[in-house]
Amino acid sequence: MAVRRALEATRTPMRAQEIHGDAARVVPGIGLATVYRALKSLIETGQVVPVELPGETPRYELAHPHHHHHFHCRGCGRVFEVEGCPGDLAALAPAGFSVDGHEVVLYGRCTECIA
Amino acid sequence: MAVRRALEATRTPMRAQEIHGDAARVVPGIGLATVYRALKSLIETGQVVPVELPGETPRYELAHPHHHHHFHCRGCGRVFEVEGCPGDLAALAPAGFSVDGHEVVLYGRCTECIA
DNA sequence: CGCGTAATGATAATGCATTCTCACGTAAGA
DNA sequence: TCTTACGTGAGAATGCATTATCATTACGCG
Repeated sequence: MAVRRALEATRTPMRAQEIHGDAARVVPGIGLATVYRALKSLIETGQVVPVELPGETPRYELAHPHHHHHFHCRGCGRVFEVEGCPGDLAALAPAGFSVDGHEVVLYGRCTECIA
Repeated sequence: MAVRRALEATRTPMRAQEIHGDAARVVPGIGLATVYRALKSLIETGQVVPVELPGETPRYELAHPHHHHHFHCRGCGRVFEVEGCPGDLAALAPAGFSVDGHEVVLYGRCTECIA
């Protein structure tokens, strides 16, 4: 499927629109509806996961086995994966709260946008 | 202003709808438009800051001088403030990237929802 | 006491991502 | 070759938060 190939090519979380644009380069005339249909089934089969950042429309990336977070470039707006994760986040929560997950988003500029 | 008072009362980030509901208890018949107008001016004067969590509609909280993050309860959906912050997040970014900010969101259950 | 200005409430309009509709084309099967 | 069922593209429809519109109201001030 062209949608899957587009995601594999960039290896970075993409918006539905961007996926549509990339997929259209491979399959001209592909409809946006088809992209959403494909994403839906890829998500259901666990091959793709949605990535939501604060104040942004959802993006989609290939499913990964390992825990990771994201970096959002203020210059180009692209999102990159970030390996690693600060441990001990649960300790920050107020007493009596149970923590079962977390999200970390870094903001700044990627190498290209610093130049 | 009733909007400001509603935010002061709960001290927790609220959605526009929730603020409207609370404010209506003080000023019956207040319109949603007025809430948005008030929020807009409060934000412009720096008294209120918008809080955006992944996949959620924006919330608004009173401006704070100190750095903090948020805890999102999976039970009641409420958002709480979290003091403190794991340092050294910039080290996680790929080489050559500059980090100038970050967001951390904890997920779990608040004391009330654990019971 | 009367007018003008600015704020207000109700509601319509907007913007946007996502989903639905549906006629059409295609490919597999008989 | 004919039939049938499914996937597709195009565009309309939906849902939702936010913003604009606009007639009305209240208040300040002359």
